[in-house]
Amino acid sequence: MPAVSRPTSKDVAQEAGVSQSTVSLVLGGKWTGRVSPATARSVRSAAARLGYRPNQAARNLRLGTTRTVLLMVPTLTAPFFGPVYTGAARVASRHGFGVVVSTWPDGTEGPDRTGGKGVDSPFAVPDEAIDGVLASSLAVEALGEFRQTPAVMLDSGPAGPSGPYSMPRPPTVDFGVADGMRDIVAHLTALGHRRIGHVAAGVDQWTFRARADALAGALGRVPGSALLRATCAIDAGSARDAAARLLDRADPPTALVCDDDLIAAGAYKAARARGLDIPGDLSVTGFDDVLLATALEPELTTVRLPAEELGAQGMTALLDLLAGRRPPPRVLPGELIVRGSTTPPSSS
Amino acid sequence: MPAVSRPTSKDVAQEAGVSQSTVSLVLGGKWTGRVSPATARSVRSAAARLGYRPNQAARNLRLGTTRTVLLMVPTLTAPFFGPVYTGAARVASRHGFGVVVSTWPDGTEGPDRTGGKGVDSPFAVPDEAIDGVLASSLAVEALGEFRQTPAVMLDSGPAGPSGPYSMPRPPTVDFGVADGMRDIVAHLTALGHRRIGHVAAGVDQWTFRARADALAGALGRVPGSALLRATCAIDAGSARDAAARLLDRADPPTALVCDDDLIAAGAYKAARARGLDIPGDLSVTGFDDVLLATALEPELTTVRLPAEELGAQGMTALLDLLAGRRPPPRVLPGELIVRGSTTPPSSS
DNA sequence: CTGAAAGCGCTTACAG
DNA sequence: CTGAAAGCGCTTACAG
Repeated sequence: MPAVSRPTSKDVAQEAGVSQSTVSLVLGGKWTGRVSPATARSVRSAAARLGYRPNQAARNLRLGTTRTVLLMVPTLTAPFFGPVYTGAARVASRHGFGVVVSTWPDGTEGPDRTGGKGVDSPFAVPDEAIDGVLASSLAVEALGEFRQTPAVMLDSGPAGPSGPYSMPRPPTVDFGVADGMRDIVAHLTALGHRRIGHVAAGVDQWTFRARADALAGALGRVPGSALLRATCAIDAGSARDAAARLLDRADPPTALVCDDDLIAAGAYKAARARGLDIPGDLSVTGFDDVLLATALEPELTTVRLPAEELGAQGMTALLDLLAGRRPPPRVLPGELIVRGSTTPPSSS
Repeated sequence: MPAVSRPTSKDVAQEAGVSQSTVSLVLGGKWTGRVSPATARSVRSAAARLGYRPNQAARNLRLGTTRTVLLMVPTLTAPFFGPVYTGAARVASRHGFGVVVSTWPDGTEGPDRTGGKGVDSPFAVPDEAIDGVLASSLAVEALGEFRQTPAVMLDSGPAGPSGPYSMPRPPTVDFGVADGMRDIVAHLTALGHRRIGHVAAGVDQWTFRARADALAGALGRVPGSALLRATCAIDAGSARDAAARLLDRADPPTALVCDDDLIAAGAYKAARARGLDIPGDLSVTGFDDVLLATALEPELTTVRLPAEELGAQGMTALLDLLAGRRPPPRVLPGELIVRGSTTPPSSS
């Protein structure tokens, strides 16, 4: 007997000695000027007494909403998106919303009701109706069939021109990746590094373009500095090979700036294969600060990006949007975490 | 205009020239013997033509269900639960179900609509109604207020006695962890290892008890073998300290069997701090095969547990249960993945 | 074999 | 300031 039977608004009405409409008005917060304060109070206490919770299915049916939001991400395998989902789901659940997730481009991995990372698991876009969408680390074009649905763009860069659609540009929530990269450059150059290798993610996302630009820009302002670049996929093996290309040069860098923590793990492999000590012979930095960063030896100097906060703020913005408000763009700052993978170069 | 307006069963009825009841019967699969095959066919084609999808809110209201399942896990921070969630959510979504997750014990971390791992994020058990629960890596007692709700136990061991509740013991889906551990022992002893250290997770979960028992049992059958044990929390720092205790003994082990991959990362740290080469001076094994296993250097020999499959099979079992069937217990085998962290001992 | 009708629990005009 | 009524889109007895 899963609760003898949940109380309904009719039960509350009876308990309070009013009509169902009054209960709905009061509990829906639309009573001011329409219901007397005394009546409102008694409705509230009756509801509390009975432990009343509105039936969402009935609300949804009546209102034509689904209380379901779609989170679109480029991949389920990166450890970064789990927290984003968690943050989004947390604030969603507080407002009676559910979150389903899908990957884009479609079919590559496919969507689900998830925060999954872990393993690829293809399935199609949710056929259920969606009230809004949160797109993370994707371009506006990814909205596709949802281009008319209220949406918030996460980690996809500040708003560009309104684009080919007639809708206003969606609100944005981003990380301050440029500042984070500048912090890394400041840290490394303060240590004395001048020849810096960039093990760059060969992925067409705003965040990686911003990281590359910020790195080049910041280093360009350091006299006598040099920037070498190798590109890789976001996996340890590909990153190892890219790092190796840099390390095998006649004039190898003394520090490797990696586009994320997993890439840094690949750089560690390349260094070790060459008998190079980190940080003695080579400094390495990551980006994101996922679990891996402290599992590595030495622990990784990296920039912490508040991924869960991104999801939470994004959902808050989307809820605002659904409520008819126009949330302002937000930027969440990253934080440089200095650990054991960076020291002054041995011979500068 | 998010779809000028979705077609309803009434639209399908009109298109097919029948009543709404007939549409419902046919599409609900309850028509045999009640509707002529020809009519059924025309209803189906009308539905397809219109792209009809039933409104879940209406179904739920009518049926009194929520199509929501609760996934309970002990923690959101372990990388293991993301895939479990993903697998569960994937099969759930194919059946129009959503998944919300909560942690148990309650309050420690708290629940959400998630697959999140990442970061702790406390919130209370979902106040929405739940049709069924999936409890992973937890004891039956964790069901608490949901003890009357249809449930499936994941990774919590084979069914014990029916317990204090009047309900029959829930169906189970487990990993073959004992076999996995036996594979590790067979692998290490075949390499020549006899003194083996167990860096054990000091966590009261069936899976860790089973791992410890299987290790002790398998090693007990190897003449001349010795088993040393140190216990730790599941984080790299605590694991490093526990491994250090084993390595600093007068008679240190030649191989460290770690209860999971993150613990193995801690063992790597302890080894490195002592100038011990892995696998030259010390072999190390993990368990789970999460992303970290291949990010480590050398890559980790471990047992792959199909976490996503656990979630998927668990959800399948729960759906069976909700449909009135009684799913049999299932056991998903693990697979030993030999990588670079294990070799014969240098001096046996 | 098929249809008309009730009702799940809400919200919101519409009357008073 | 308050209530009676309609209706969201389904499913399922109940009649025929």
